[in-house]
Amino acid sequence: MTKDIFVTKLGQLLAGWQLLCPEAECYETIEQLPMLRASELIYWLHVDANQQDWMCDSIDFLKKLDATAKVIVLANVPEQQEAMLAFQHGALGYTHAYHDPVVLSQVRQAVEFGGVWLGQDVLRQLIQVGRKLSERGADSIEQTLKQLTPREREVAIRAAQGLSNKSIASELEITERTVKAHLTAVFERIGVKDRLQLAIRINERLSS
Amino acid sequence: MTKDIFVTKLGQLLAGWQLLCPEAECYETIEQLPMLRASELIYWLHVDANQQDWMCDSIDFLKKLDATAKVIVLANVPEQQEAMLAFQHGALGYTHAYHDPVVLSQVRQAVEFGGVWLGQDVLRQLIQVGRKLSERGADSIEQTLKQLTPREREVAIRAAQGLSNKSIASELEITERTVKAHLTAVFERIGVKDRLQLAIRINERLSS
DNA sequence: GGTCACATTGTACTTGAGTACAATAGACGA
DNA sequence: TCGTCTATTGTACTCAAGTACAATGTGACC
Repeated sequence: MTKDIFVTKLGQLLAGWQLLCPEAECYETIEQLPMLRASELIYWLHVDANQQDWMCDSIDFLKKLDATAKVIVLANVPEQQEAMLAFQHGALGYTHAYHDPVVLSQVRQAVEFGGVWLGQDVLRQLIQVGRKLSERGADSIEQTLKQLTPREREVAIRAAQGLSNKSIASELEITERTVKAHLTAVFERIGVKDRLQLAIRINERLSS
Repeated sequence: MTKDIFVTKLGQLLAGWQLLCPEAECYETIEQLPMLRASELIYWLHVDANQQDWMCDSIDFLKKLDATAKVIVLANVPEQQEAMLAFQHGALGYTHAYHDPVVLSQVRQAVEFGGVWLGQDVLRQLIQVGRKLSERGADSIEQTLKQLTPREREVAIRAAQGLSNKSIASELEITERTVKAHLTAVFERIGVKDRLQLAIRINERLSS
C-alpha cells in the first residue's frame, strides 16, 4: 500500500501528521532517505518560510530518486508564490503544515488517487493567468502566425524563442541560408524589422 | 451539513453518484433548481461532449444564484481545454463522470474543505502557464531588475523594448559605447547571452 | 587617505543577422 | 500546360551587436 515519508527539520512528526498516518517514517534531511523503495510513496516535505531553494532542490531530488514519487509540500508559512514554485517542480500538493488531520487527509487522498490538491488562492492565480492566455494570447498569436506558411511559422516561433539561425537550421535540418530566407519573409509579412521585434511582437501579446 | 445537487440530462443519478451521496437531489436543467437554499451546497454539473457553452453558462448561473456555491463538473468526455474553461468560470472540480465513487469522494471532500480538485494533466497545463508568471512575472521581473544598478536598469529596459543601442544612447544622452558597456554588465549579471534573451526574459511573462 | 562601486568613454576587433540578387524544384489550381 | 505559391540553397555584402583591453572621474564608506 501507499507509504508516507515525512521530511522535516523538526526531527519528529507533528501531532496532526501522526494522527493522519501513524506508521509514517520521518527524516530530518532528504540525504538520510533510504535509496531503495518498493511500495508507492508519498513524500511530505515540511518547509519553513524562505526556504524556496531548499524546497525546489528537494523536490527535484525526490523526483530523480523515484520518478513516481508523489510530493506534498507542508508550508509553515504558505505563500502563493512558493506554492507555484512547488508545483512547477512537480509537487502534487501544497498546504499549511498545521492544518488539522481532516484536511491533510483530503490532500493525501487527492494525491494518492492521481489528482492534486491546491488551495483556492493558488487556483485563482493560475486561472487568472490561464484566462489571459486564452483571451489575448492564443488568439492574437494565432492571428499573427496565421499569416505565415507552415514552414515560416516553425522558423518564426523558434526565432522568437531566442534560438540562433544556426540552431534553428540544425533543428529543422535545413541550411542556415534557408532559415534566413524564411525569416526575411516573416519579417516582411508580420511587419517587423528583425528577430528582436518579432520576439517582442509574439511574446508581448501575452503580457499583463 | 453540506448537500449535494446533481444536474444531469440523464434525469437520474448514475450508480456511482448514488453510492457517493444517497440523499442527493437531481435535476435535469439548472432552471428547475429551487431558488432558496439554506445549507451549504455542492453542485455537480454533468456535461456531455461539446457542451462548453452550456457548461459555462450554467456555472455562471449557479454562481449568481449562490455566491458560495461549489461547483464540480462531471465530464462525460474529459478534456483539458474544457477543464480550463470550467475553472475559469469558477468551478472547483473537474473530473470524469464515470469515475468510481472512491475517486468522486476525494473530489467531493477536497472541494468541501475549501480546496479544489483537478487531474494532473490539467494541472500541468496550468503550471506551464503559471511558470512564466512566477519566473518572469511582475514580481520576478523586479527581482531580476533589482540585481542591476539604476543606470543599467534604464538601459536594460529600453533594450528589452527593442530599441537599438543608438536610440538608447541618444535617449539617455550618453555614448553608444556606454550603452554597450552597461548592456555587457547586464547580460553578465542576469545571465543571458544577448539583448534578445534579455527581452524574452523580461517581456515574455506568460507565453506558451 | 584609500578602497570600492558606479558611470562614463575610447579603439579595435569578431561575429551573427539580415539584404541583394539570384536559381531550382515540387505542388496545385485555373 | 502555365502561372503561383512554397521550400530550398548559393555568394557576397553591410551593419549592428558585443567583446577585449583598456582609462577617467565621482561619491560613499572605513
